[in-house]
Amino acid sequence: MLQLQFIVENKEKTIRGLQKKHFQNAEQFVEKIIHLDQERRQLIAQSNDIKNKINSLSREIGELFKSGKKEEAEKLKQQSTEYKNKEAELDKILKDVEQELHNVLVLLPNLPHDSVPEGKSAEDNEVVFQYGEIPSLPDSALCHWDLAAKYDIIDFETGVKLTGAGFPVYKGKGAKLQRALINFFLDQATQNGYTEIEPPILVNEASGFGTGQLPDKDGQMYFVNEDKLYLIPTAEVPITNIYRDVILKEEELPIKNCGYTPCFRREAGSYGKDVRGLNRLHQFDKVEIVQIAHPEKSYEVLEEMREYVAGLLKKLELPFRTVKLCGGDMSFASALTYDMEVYSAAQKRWLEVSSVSNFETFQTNRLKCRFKDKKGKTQLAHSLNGSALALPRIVAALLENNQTEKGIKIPSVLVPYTGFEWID
RNA sequence: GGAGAGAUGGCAGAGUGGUCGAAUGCGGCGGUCUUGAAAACCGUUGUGCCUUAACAGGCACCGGGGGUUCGAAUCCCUCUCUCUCCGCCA
Repeated sequence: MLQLQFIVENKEKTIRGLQKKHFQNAEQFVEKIIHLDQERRQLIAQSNDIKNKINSLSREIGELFKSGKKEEAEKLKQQSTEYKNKEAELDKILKDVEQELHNVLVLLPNLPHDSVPEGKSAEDNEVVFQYGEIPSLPDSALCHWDLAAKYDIIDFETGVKLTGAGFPVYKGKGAKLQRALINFFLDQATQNGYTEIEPPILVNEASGFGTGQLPDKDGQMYFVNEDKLYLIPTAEVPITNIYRDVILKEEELPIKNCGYTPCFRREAGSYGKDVRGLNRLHQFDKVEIVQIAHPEKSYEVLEEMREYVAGLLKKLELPFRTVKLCGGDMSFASALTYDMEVYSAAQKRWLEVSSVSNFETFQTNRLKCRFKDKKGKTQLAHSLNGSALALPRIVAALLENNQTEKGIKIPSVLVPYTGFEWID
């Protein structure tokens, strides 16, 4: 959530930022917020004034009772009641105004960083880095869903039977490959200074709100009605919410956490060829890295995280590119996002395998995650996260790019984890 | 699922209608002492909002919401959460 004070003090900047993100009617929204805020301040001033009067009257009445002057006290009581009625009226209006203000504020996406390119959709993203040879496979090369069937390692049909589409069953070497990747990613992260967290995979509403999934993505998360809990769409939610309502010490920053969890996404409304095989699932495994950083350091941290994720892909010997997302393609909460895309040789397309973002104060404002600076002032920290990595598309790319006549070659860094070199 | 207890400042823990934003202890910060540290002693120490250029002033917050009252941390209602015991159980 954007900070009200920032919007009021930086009206033009806010409007421009929202427009860059292709947020509709940015100007009207901002005008409305500024107007509501003015109204709010006025009401607060009036209400406080009356409360002040009531408070001093109460004190006087107390004194009068003590000294036995009951009649005078009764008089003041009446006066107090009048003030109270007036205050109740004001407070009702104030409550409505604040509610309205909150409702609007919550709809606004984060503002993009100055370096974010203009643009509407994925086509306008800026490729900032590319690595590796794009393999040329023979015409007989198979897509991963066919390879999965050929080697009997992923069973999509049984997943449909057990649960539904988008819930694959991994078998044999397929299952072991999942475990290997998870362990490899966690080991890499912890070797790079991240603390491993195993969080709950169901969270309450406050957590969903804290990282920005609610109310924006309500309907995209699975919800357990009986207990009012949400299945997490990413480990970012519980791991970042650890710092909800927390005031950190400046020297504790940056905080580096990582965690593996299954992720659950309803993906309501997305169908078609993009969802074939492992490309888009309702349940998948992911290792996430999360950092809480000092505002002055957060962009250095973002670069460090980007480098880290790139390093993982290099170790897995996958060709990839890094794109800086344009304003229109960025997520709701992000100020700057890099996507890492692995080239799938059989599908002949780039698959997003990681997304690394700086949220600046957008999440921490909701979370009330702050730190005390050297002057003893509390200020909002910055939060960042990235996938490191999401498994399904990595598996898809590994299967497709590494297919040979002999079988599928496992990258050497993974062999100690899988215990086998070939899927055959 | 049944029964009970509880929710107060960073933590522990007092406070059952008026000057309580809240005793006390611990912790934190500053100082005295010390070559330095520890101990001891002294002082200080919550958050948010509104007005203000600033000094300063005001308001709110004792789990959330509502009520009683001139006045609520304290009384009433309600919700949520936590703990204990029993039951069930990986």
